[in-house]
Formats: sequence, structure tokens, C-alpha cells
Amino acid sequence: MSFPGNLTEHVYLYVRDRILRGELPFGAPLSRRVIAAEIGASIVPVGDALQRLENDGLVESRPRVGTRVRIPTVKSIRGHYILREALETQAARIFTAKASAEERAELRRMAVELDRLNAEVPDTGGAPERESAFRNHLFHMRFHMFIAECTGCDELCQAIEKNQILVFNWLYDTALGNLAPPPHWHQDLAGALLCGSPETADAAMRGHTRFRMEDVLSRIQPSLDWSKPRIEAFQHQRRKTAARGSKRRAASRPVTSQNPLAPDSDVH
Amino acid sequence: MSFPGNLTEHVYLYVRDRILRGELPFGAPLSRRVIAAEIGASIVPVGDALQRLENDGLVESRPRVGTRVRIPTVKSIRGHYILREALETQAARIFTAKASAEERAELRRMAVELDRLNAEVPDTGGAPERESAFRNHLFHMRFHMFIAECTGCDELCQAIEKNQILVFNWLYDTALGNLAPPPHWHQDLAGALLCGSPETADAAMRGHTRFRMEDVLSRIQPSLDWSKPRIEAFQHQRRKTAARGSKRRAASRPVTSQNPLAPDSDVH
DNA sequence: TCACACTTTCTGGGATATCAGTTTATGTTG
DNA sequence: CAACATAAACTGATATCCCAGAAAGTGTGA
Repeated sequence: MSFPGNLTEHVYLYVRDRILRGELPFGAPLSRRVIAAEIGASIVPVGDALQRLENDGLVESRPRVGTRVRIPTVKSIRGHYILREALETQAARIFTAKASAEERAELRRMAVELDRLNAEVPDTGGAPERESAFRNHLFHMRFHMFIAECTGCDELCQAIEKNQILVFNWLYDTALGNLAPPPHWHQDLAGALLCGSPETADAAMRGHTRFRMEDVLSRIQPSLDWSKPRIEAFQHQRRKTAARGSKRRAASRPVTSQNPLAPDSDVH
Repeated sequence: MSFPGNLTEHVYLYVRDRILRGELPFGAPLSRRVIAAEIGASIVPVGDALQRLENDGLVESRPRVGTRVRIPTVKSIRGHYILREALETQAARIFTAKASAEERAELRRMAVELDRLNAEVPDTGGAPERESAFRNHLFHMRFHMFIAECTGCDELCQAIEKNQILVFNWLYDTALGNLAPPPHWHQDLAGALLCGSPETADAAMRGHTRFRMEDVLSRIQPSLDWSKPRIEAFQHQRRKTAARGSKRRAASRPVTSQNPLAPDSDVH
């Protein structure tokens, strides 16, 4: 098998991708041994990857109890958007000062395309719909990351990416269903970034993220109430698999694929 | 030996403290095995701690080559202050809206005390001077963290702390000598935070960090030029130690900078 | 003297085994 | 039947060992 670079990096991206796609919902248990058997690695790089995910805030862990996908709270979501607002308003300010003519043109193009994609996706709930919504989200991420990259500040880009600020949008969307932003939502933002002063760009981006936060919060409230008791418990989410009565006889099998995770664990 | 909780956490704090105190200067090699022997742990938690430090940006590592204290560049310092500006202006904005009367009074007290401490420390270079400067720096950190904590946003606090934005000031001061801020420097900032609108507080904090960045950059330039060849080399800083059981002393030996490697040949 | 190949030594990455704490299921006792 | 003691199972944490790669030291031939 061939990964780019570290095995830890491979596991990190593998688990993160599964979380962000919604395959591992909020509160889903993450066993180091299960993931290791699934990928074919030992538990050491898996543990390192999970520790990194915990540092990113995507996962929470308690010693000798377990690791699971972190369940967001209203407070944590609000905090996330406050952080996003801080970073992206700064990116918007610097964009007005440092973006080249080509980059400005590219931003406008992306805004038009983004508004078009958002407008044409209706609120159906089919399975292929989900995949296209994920692609739209990726494009939306690229739009915001493009603004950050035009600042030429690597630290700012890494902060935005590392803290999963943009990527969490997809998590919330996965749990909530897709949101419908107003028409010309990103074109208006791009207009402020292209023609205005730093203060104008700051204000436009601030309103952009504030609107998004309120929208998400108003929709996620019932979902969080539902998962509230699971937050405090943090117990083993024991899988109620089929062979339950014959558990007495179930000898201690090796750790091969007793997991509820993906059945396609052999492809690499 | 008793540490709170994880051994990894203990090693992380241990190494970070030594870096920030200047005991481990820029470019100092960090061997997992040496640190493990030094603390009395195995290399696994040490490796985890160093990986976390690398994630924080305090340390840089190359597979099968080594790990060392990261040597900042002009670009990385500028990026750091851009990030700090983003986070602390946001904290200043929210402070004006959410701080209680007691917190506002406490902020004013801290500003007065901070300006007093900065005024009474002259520019000597003695050994006890160094320790008092470190205490002043810690108090300065607490001043800025206090503003962040008054926002009630844990994510913002963690971002400021995790990214070592404040703590890096001490690193730069260690390498450069202490800076002398203007009188009433923090009292003016506190005044804007206490009496002004969010925009006023934002502007004051923005000017605060900008001034600091320019000050640091103007002084660190020659220091970085001096350490420039060590940036590209990243070779083994071999220590002359005969017995392996003996304790490690700081590698003060300068590296013979022959340069067989092409710069910027790294991927990603 | 210099260029090149070989050996040594150090590095981080990974695998395996074991330890200790927590939760759950089972069995016993009143 | 309920309350409680107990063992099983699973968890993350750590120690120990081994590996491959990289760089420095060393020797050798032109």
C-alpha cells in the first residue's frame, strides 16, 4: 500500500473525511483497534491521528473510556462562528489591499458560479442529491479559502483550515439538511471585497458569517436537544449486533472486523 | 514522579516551557530518545508531545532527519501577528459588548500595573533581569488572555492560546532583548476597550498589535539573517558525548553550514 | 589531493505486547 | 425479585523492540 508520506496522516485524513461526509455521525464511537484493523495499520498511528483530530475539535476522548465524534453544543457552534468571523474578516481586509487583478476577477467568477450552484439545488432529499450537495460545499470552501490564499499569509490560511471552521459547515449541513442562502449572496460579498475599503470588506464578511451562524443555530436547536443525554453519558455505545444470546459462548475473537463501520475495508 | 493526567501532556508542557524560556534556542535539536531519557519516560509519549508542538508551530521535524526548535522567518512572524490581530480585535469587539462592571474595573487595574512594570524595567542584561522580564511577560500574557476570557468564548481563548500568539512574544524578546513600549501603552488600549464602541476597540487593538509587529520586525531582521543558513541545512546537530547514559547538555556548538541541499526542494 | 563508495550512528515511524482504568454483563445472595 | 459483588470485555496509555532512511565519518583508489 502506498500513502503520501506518513501513515498517521493517512489515518487522519481517512477518519476526518468519514466524519465530514456524515458516515460517522455525532457521538459515533471511534475505537483505535477497530480503525487499525480496518485500515491494516497498528494502533499507534491511529492513536496519533485521533489525538490530532481531538486537537482539531472534531473528536473527543476520555482516558480509558473511549473516543467518539464530538457532539457540538450551541455554545461551541457560536464559538466556532466567532472564530471564523475573526479569521475571515481579517482575510477580507488584507484581500482588499493585496489581491491582484487576476485574483479579483477570479473571485468574481467564483461568486457567480457559487450563487448559481446554490440556486439550482432544490430541497430534495435523494441519495445522489447528497453527493452533489457535498460537492457544492467543497466549492464553497474553496471560495473562502481562495480569499485567504490571496492574502499571502500562510498562517492565516492554516488557521482557517486547521480549525475546521469552514469544514464544520458541512457537518452542520449533514445534520440539518442544506441551507438556502439568499440569491446573489456571494456576489454581494465579492462586490464588497473588490470595490470597497478594508472596513467595507470587513463589515461585509462579518455580516456574511453572522447570517450563517444565526441560520445554522436556528435550525440545529432541536437536533442538539435530541442528542443532549448522550453528551453527558459518554459511555460505551455498545453495538447491538445480531448474535446477542450466544454471547456467552462467543470466544474472544481476534479484532477482525466486528465493527459497524464501512464494509469496504479492503480497498487501499 | 507525579504529573497531572497524561504523560504526553507532561512532556509537552516540559519541552514547551524550556523553549519559551529560551533554554532551547532557535534550531536546537530535540531528540526523542534524549528527552525520554531525561524525563524518564519512553519515546512514545515524547514523540506525541513533539508532534503536538509541531502542530503548534513551535517545532519543525523531518522524517528520519530530526526535530528542532523552529527558526522563525520574517514572513512567519508577520503571519503570526496578522493572526494575532485577527483574534484579538475580535476579542476586543466582544469585550465591549459582554464584559461586566467588575471585569472592566479589573482590566483597568491590570493595564495600570502592566504599564508600571514595563516602565520600571530598564534595558540591562543581567541574569536576574531575565527572570523578572519573564514574569512581566507572563503578566502581559494574562492581560491579553483576560480580555479574551471576558468574551465567554472558549474557542476564541483556545485559539489565542493554542497558536502561541502571545507566547511567541516572549520567544522574540528572548532572541532580541526586551522591547520598551511607550508609556500608558496598555492604559490607552484599556481606555478604548472600556469606553468605546466595538469599532473603536477593534481599531485600538489593531493598532496595538501592528505597532508591536513593526517593532519586533525592525529588531529581529539581523538576527534572522544570522541564522539563515541553519534554516536550509537541517542537518544532524551532532553532540560529542561518549557515554550514552550521561545527561544531555545543550548543543551550543554551531553547525558547520555547508549546504549540499537545494533550498525549497520540499514537497507540499 | 580529490572524488566516490562504504560504514557507522543517529533519526523518526511503526508494530507488538502489556498495563491500568471503566463500563457492562453476569452471577450470587438477601 | 432486587441489590450488590464480581468477572469479562474493552478502552486508551505506555514500554520495548525493530526498521528504513539520512547524514556524518572513514577509507580507498585515481
